[in-house]
Amino acid sequence: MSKKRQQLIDIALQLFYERGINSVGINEILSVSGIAKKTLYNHFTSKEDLILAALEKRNDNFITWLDMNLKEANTDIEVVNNLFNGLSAWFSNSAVELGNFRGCFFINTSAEFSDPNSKISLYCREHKQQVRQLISQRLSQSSTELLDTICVLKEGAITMAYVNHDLSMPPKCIKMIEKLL
Amino acid sequence: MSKKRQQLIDIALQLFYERGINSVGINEILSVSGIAKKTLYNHFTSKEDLILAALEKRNDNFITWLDMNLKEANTDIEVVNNLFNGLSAWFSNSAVELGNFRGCFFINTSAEFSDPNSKISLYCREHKQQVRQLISQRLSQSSTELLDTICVLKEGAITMAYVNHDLSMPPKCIKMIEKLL
DNA sequence: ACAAAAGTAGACCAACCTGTCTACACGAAA
DNA sequence: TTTCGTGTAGACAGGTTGGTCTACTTTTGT
Repeated sequence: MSKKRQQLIDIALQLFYERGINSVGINEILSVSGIAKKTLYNHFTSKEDLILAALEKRNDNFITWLDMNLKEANTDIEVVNNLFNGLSAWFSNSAVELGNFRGCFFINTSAEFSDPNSKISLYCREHKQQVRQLISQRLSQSSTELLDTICVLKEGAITMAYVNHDLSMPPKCIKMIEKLL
Repeated sequence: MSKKRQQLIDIALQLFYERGINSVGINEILSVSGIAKKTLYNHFTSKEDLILAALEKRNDNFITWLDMNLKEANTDIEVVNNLFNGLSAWFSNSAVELGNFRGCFFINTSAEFSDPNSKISLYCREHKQQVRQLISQRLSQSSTELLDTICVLKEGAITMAYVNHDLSMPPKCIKMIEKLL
């Protein structure tokens, strides 16, 4: 893929995640990257097209990071531990690959785009599905129950970390799941 | 309070919640309400001022609705049941007071405003605190553990309902808490 | 060496944004 | 009756938005 295209996606993703998609204009992405407007519209048909590319990039980063965290786990309880300890690291900006924590990019983006059938909203939903599937693959049980529990606690922990500024949930979630097992 | 002011807040809240704050301009609020621009700026110093008033109104509506749901509960398990059954009703648009479900207005608004120390972000955090306190008051135990569990599951259920379109979490959350008690 | 592809800067467009201001209408209280 | 508060309509300012386009330069493959 073109180097300029990559640069545009990287910078767009960073700015979009830091400040929210609707708060970042095309012109800012251009001036920060030092790339010409014509070049951008050579690679992307519209801002929406660039947003989708940024979402895909973030999805790649996140799935890669999560996989790296989970692949060493041999038991279900280790999967849970690694997942929620990973979240703790992310919340406290110790997960370099994910950048400075400002909530979940896909939750935030869903909040900005109200049409639930837009490509953007659909992609956010698909990301959550991919994460769920990855966790599912790492669990020995194929029980939906455990998977649901992990996922709902994960979303809750992310939301509380961002909105409430309460970073303490991940270890508490681990204890809850331990009790439930 | 002035009738025009009330109308402005009501219509602003409805549009903001339906489509996101940054996607709704002052002029649209004016044309929908049929109120003059001068009148708006007579009551509010800026758009931010109107946003804060809309957040307060939503907080009132939500706290009132939640209190109505919880006040009949006599045991902790009833509190949990009423809370999550209430969420189910909200998700499926059966809670008239809360309007058509488009996620949590405060989570969505936090996602749009990136400065965590802005009045808007701070108000969103305070709303979550108020909800937590209300639930806490209705519980017989003063255990932080149960309260944390309820809150994190609540946030997870709301997020999954909006982003994943998975409305099935509330009853599952009830079962989880029952097991943990 | 040369042609095609991909880059550059930036003017320009129409639409939109928040916010100000003027000029005027109306009803109620003094 | 007059004055005051509250409302109206809408022009206007100054800035931003996403997107198009022209004219020119650089890079790259054959």
